[in-house]
Amino acid sequence: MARKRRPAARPEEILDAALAVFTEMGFAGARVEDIATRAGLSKGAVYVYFDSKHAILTALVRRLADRVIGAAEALVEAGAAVSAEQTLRSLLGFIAVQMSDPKISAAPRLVIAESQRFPEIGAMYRDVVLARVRRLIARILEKGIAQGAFRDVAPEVLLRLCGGPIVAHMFLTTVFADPDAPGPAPDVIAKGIADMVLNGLKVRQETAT
Amino acid sequence: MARKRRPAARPEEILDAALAVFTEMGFAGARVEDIATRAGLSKGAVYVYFDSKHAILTALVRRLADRVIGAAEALVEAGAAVSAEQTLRSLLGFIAVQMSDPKISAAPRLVIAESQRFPEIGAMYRDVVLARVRRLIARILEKGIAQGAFRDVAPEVLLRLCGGPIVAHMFLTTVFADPDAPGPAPDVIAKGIADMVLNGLKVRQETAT
Amino acid sequence: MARKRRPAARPEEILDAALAVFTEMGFAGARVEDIATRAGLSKGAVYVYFDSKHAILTALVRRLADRVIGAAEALVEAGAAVSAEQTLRSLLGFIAVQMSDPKISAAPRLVIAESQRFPEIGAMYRDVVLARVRRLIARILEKGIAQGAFRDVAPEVLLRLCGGPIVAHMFLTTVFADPDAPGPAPDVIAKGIADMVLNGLKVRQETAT
Amino acid sequence: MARKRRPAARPEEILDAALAVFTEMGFAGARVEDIATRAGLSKGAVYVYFDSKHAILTALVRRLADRVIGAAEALVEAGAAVSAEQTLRSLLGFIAVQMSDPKISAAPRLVIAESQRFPEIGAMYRDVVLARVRRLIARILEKGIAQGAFRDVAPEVLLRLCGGPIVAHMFLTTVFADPDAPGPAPDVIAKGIADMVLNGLKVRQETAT
DNA sequence: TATGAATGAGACTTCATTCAT
DNA sequence: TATGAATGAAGTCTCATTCAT
Repeated sequence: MARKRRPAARPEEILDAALAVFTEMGFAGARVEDIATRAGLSKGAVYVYFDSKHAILTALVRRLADRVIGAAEALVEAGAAVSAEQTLRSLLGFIAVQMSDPKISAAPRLVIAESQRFPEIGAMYRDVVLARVRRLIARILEKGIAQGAFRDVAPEVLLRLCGGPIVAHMFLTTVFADPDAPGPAPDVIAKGIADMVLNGLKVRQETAT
Repeated sequence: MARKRRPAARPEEILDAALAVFTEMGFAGARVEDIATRAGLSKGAVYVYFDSKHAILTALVRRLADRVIGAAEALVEAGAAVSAEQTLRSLLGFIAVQMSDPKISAAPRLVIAESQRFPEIGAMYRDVVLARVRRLIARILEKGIAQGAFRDVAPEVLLRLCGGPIVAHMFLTTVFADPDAPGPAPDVIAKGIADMVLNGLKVRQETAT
Repeated sequence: MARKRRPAARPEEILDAALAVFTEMGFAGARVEDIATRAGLSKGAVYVYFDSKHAILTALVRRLADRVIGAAEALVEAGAAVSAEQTLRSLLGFIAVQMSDPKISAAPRLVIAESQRFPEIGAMYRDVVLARVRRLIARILEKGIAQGAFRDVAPEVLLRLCGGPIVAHMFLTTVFADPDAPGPAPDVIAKGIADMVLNGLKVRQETAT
Repeated sequence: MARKRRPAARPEEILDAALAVFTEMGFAGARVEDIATRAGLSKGAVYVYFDSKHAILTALVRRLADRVIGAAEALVEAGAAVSAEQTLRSLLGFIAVQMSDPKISAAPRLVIAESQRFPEIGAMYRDVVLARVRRLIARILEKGIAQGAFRDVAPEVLLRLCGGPIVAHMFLTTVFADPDAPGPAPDVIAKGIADMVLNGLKVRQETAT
């Protein structure tokens, strides 16, 4: 086997390979050798960069989540000027589209799958990812309430109401996807969710936009 | 070694034991011997009742889900007389409370965790469990629309909007539970979710109840 | 492979096999599979009886040492009636002959070889084996002094003076054996050692037997 | 990274590092990288100076033993004028003190530990070290007999009687050291051993000094 | 000479599963 | 039905050694 030399890129390559393998076989079903092969390395080389298979998972989840959350934060930041409703719609749409990409939704799925066995990974996700999402939701909510646009609901409820449908959609289109009946497109769903989150299910005569 | 149990009860006992063990260590981390021991049997005896470790998981999920869905169906059935809104509130509350029990929420968590490796279990859950939930949601929605109480939203959207927050809550209180910051009680959350699902986030002058 | 059934004898068989393999390849060089094969078992079966390769070593050393020390103690016990000199001669001869058997001397050699890496095994040998040898030497010495037959030397010195030459002989005939120049027979050496331990190297006119 | 060392000193530095690492972790437990790091080199550089990990061990043992034996030979040489007894006492004392230094006794311990797996190292030690010790003992014995001071014992017996107690003492204070019960000082033991080797254990009326 | 990334053989250990009893 | 000893296939991780730079 050729001995190449691209030290700087290696960890990223390994993580890319790991994402593919974990997505295909799950964490437990994935073999380090599979990851190594897909990264164009030998088994041992993987251990030069990561201490254990588990460390690969942790790094992978962290990287995947960080990208999406970082972008989401930027998006909310950028929405400072517009209405809270508009910001919420943007955020919901962005996350929904992101989470429809199996390469990205792999992160929470892996975390959920493995955190029974390795509780630290659940804790990491909670502290690194969810905490930031919580902050985002809380900020938008506060602003909306201050503007008189939103009802004064509990942030924890809004978190569940915004995040839940997206997560549910993600599961329904990955884990529980029916090959015969493909679900609706993510942006359609995102709009539907946003409309309902904002307006609710009940019929009424709208007195405000 | 008191061996006074009726053999007929064995499979149930094994499933009870499996639930406990899977919940504690995850599917991959659970050993058949652990299950056997907890069921008061020897390893080999388990194989008299189940073909494989995997068959245990499938049977367990089926049983857990069946119980909850069956009850939910009964509840909706019973709600034929009342308003669609009331039925939906009841359903949401029931599922939220059920899913707050780790022994029950173990089913979807296990399915999500394992279906990457064993897609059949995801398919089974979709066909056996989710299909019934879809039917329930669709029925309530149709009725609500017919009564002029609900807006005409897509059932797939409502499914995500109703199921998602509950699933999210479940994950937040199991997988991502922060021991230092216990979340809100399930019935509080259920009411909050129901209020928001029905009324939305936006402030408005109510013109109808 | 045939599945036999002799549970009771298995641990002993594994230990016998382990002795052979450890003697041939050293502890580090021995593979559990080698031991298993020689014991007529599969690799996995070994782990039914021992927790680890290391546990095999510990059990083996304990067993080997226990046999010899037990016999030595019986011998000293039996020598209660005879003179201390006679008892010491018997003991020296017995140990020398025993230690000339590579199957038996394997124990201290393995302990010495591995205790750098696994200090507990050195501690175990010290507490289980050497402590008993110390007691034996101390008892004989006390008796000899009481009888007026022995000089009043420190037990620790006598321990070294009696045990050392035997250990040295063992090493010279195992680890450092020269295939071209076989050393003297163990009983000849034992007698020589005993004579010298008792009489010393210096020429003198004997005034007592 | 001060790299001011003269390349010529490298092998010595590597051996010094190897001694420390082997002493701490044993040969099998030592990693070449550990040795390299302690020597202030990279793993690969070690292989510039030594063909293999094993070659390091061999060179190390050779060096350690050579130093001690060389000094011992000089000591015996210097004792040409004095009595055989005095020479023997000096030699015993010198070796006992040397062997009480774990850095020096590491050599025989490593040889004993590894020669099961690598018989050549045992052979090397026998031919390079033990042969010289044998010659030393034989020379002193011959002289003592010629002077009428020593009894006519077999050199092989004397070798064991002189070397054995010292080796035993070495093991008792290294491998089998009880942290709670430190043994006697080496010079005390050396004198005790010399006294006994020369005078024996039996009580007698001394008729000569 | 020196580096250190990469290799690749191999070892221990774990279990799901089988089967003689 | 039940046992539990036994199997055997895997899998993670380690490390001596090599080699391009």
